[in-house]
Amino acid sequence: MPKRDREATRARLLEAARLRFAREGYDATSVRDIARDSGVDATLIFRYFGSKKQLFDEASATDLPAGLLEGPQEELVARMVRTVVDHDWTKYGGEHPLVAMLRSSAHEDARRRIREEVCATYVNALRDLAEGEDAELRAELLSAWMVGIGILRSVVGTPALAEARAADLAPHVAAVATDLLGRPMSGTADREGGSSRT
Amino acid sequence: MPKRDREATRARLLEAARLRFAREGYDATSVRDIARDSGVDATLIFRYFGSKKQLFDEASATDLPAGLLEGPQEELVARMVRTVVDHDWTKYGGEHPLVAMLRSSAHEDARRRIREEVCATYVNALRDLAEGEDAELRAELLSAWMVGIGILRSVVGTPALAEARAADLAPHVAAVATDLLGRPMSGTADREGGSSRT
DNA sequence: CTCATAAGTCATCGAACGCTGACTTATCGG
DNA sequence: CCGATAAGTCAGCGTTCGATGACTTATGAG
Repeated sequence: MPKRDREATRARLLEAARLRFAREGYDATSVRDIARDSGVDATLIFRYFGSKKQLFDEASATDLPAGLLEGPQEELVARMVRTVVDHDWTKYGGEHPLVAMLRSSAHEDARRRIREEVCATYVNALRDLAEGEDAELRAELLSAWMVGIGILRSVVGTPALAEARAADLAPHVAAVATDLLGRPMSGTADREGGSSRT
Repeated sequence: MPKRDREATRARLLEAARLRFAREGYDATSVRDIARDSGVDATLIFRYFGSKKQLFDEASATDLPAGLLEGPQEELVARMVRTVVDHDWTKYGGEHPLVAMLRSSAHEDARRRIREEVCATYVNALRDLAEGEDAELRAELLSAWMVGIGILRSVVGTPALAEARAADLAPHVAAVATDLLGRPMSGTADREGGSSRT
């Protein structure tokens, strides 16, 4: 393992950038911050990524957890909640990347990115499940709930949600999803048990 | 009306600051931007408010629309949706101030502000309505939905929600709220009619 | 071992940032 | 009309920002 490793250095910059951009947002993050965090000279950011903007684009490319769309359909919503609530997002400062990226939502590029991700991952999958006329709207309403839960949990830090595990939310989520989608939805997705509601 | 009017100048600065901070977030907004927008010398910001930070604090003091907590309890949720969806928030760039303030959520002060506002306005009012054990959690879940709807509408710009009026959401909201709170909730709050769902 | 090349460093640029203190000018009671 | 005072202007401070180009040093093929 050579001490001078282009790919390794690039990776360290990307990792530090992901964390900074998630925690502080695009504008409050300086390239010098990222360089300091990763122990890399700031100049290399421009050598490897071209500009701060391009580094942001590459760093905020989310790799959503696999398996979300796999498994029983009636457990889809439960899996989504687990993705938002229980998944380990330390790479993004402990928040769901979509939630973290809202901090940079002054920039149209970031907004477009969020929109594409929300539609591709949540709305589209839920629309396929929805019965009846305004399936799109109801899919978006359920997606809005997922996003809102993530925000109140990690950004706003509302007392009960901040401490809740996915298992605590499961029964409520199942009931609402069943009602909103017009077909029975399961609250529990096979997983090691979290704490249950009191 | 004197051409030199301290209070009027202060008010113009506040107005411009509110818009800029809402649209671009705290970090992307410079005091020179605000001064240019309001046609006021930038120096006066420090004379009148002390610092950019204090201007932000004062500018982001939300005056939530009166009448939210007044009226029939079973229409509370419907009124909240109208506040998020139909209310005229042009003063804050067209978004609910809580949603806009998420753009500055890298700063703990702003987060605390959002938390206080969300709890005081939404969670507390909803908790009083909730029946049963984990009333707090269910109140927060419903609050999360309100916030999520605002975000998907104006920040993310998801297709159906972006065009929706409160009346389109009313039936869905009523059903979910009834289910989540454990008591019947009305979807319609007496208002001039918007478009109805297809 | 040599040395071309790639990886990493350094000095610095011009612009923009928040903020300050000294200055100019309009306003209005006397 | 006059002068004290408040409102508004101006030049510029120290710092930080994103970004550039010339430089140094480690690496590995020959």
